[in-house]
Amino acid sequence: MHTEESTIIQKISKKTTIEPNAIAVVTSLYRIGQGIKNKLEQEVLAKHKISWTSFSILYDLWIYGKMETKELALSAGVSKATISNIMRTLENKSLCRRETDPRDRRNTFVVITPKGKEVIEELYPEFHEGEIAIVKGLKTDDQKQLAATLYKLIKDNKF
Amino acid sequence: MHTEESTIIQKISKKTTIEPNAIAVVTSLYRIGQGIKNKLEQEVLAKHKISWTSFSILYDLWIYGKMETKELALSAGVSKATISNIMRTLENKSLCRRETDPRDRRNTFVVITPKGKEVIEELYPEFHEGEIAIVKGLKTDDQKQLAATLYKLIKDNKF
DNA sequence: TCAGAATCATTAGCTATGAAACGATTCTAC
DNA sequence: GTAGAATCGTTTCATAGCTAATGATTCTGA
Repeated sequence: MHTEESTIIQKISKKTTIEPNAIAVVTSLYRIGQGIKNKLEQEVLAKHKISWTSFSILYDLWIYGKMETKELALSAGVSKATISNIMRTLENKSLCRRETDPRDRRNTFVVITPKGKEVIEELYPEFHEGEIAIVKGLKTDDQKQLAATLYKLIKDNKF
Repeated sequence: MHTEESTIIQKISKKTTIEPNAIAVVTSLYRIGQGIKNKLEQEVLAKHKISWTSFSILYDLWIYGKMETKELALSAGVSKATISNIMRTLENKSLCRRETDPRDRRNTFVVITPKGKEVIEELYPEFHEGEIAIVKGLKTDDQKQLAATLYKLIKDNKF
């Protein structure tokens, strides 16, 4: 979508201001985001039978060791309900373990297991190779500038 | 995820080359893509009870008037099955209409209806305001440079 | 000519996700 | 001390999307 700016400008410009840069940027960003997810899911995660969100959660646990479920939801950008479902799956695979907070039994901590560490340490290098491949066509300076601009977008929009 | 590069470098750098720029760019791109979808769905499309993909398809039909279902699938980045389901919904709402190709009855064309045009012409300006809001924190030159870099990413990766 | 391959759209079954409801637990104000 | 508000995680229900199977149609090669 959004490939024919001149046409669309004809269609509505009488009533509305059109900013082609906004169209190009927003459309491209969404397309690339989906492309990244699809590519890495198919090329890296699929053969290990682990979903994008599960990988993201296992990664967080690998880095931080122990997290509350609500922190995991925030970090992975999914709802508490999704975390609850994913935790059941990961726990069935013995990749992590839930523990009730003794001080406040409403809270639940999640801990990565040794088996969970094995899996993520096998998986991550391959995932990172995929990340590198995606940006390898850009010069280092362009990568840095892009990172800075994206960071500003995230901050401005609270993404 | 991917917020603690130093930690992760410690964890696997003995075996693997880490490129922080690749991590920052890929992670940010995915996060922004999801953020854009969520924001525009909630702030613009939700009150009109139309999904992101349905909007995208209606937009394409608005621009091109008449398209084959397989073209719609490619343009919207979803499967033919999804198009089939969405077409049923849009047809029930009388926003578009399916027609069998008389030359090859395996093919189906989709045409936007007058009511479909009304809906998209009411909806699009508001959607575009959302697009503008997302990038408004960036200077015009930065927007242009970003668009160019994203375009290269799309081309390199065939996204 | 015509049998099988190819190419469509559609359907069925599945997974992932979110919103809302729910029960358990803790906090707060009096 | 205690009733009500707030905050958890979980469950339930609904929706979006995909893969694989299906049926209809057209093409192809002998």
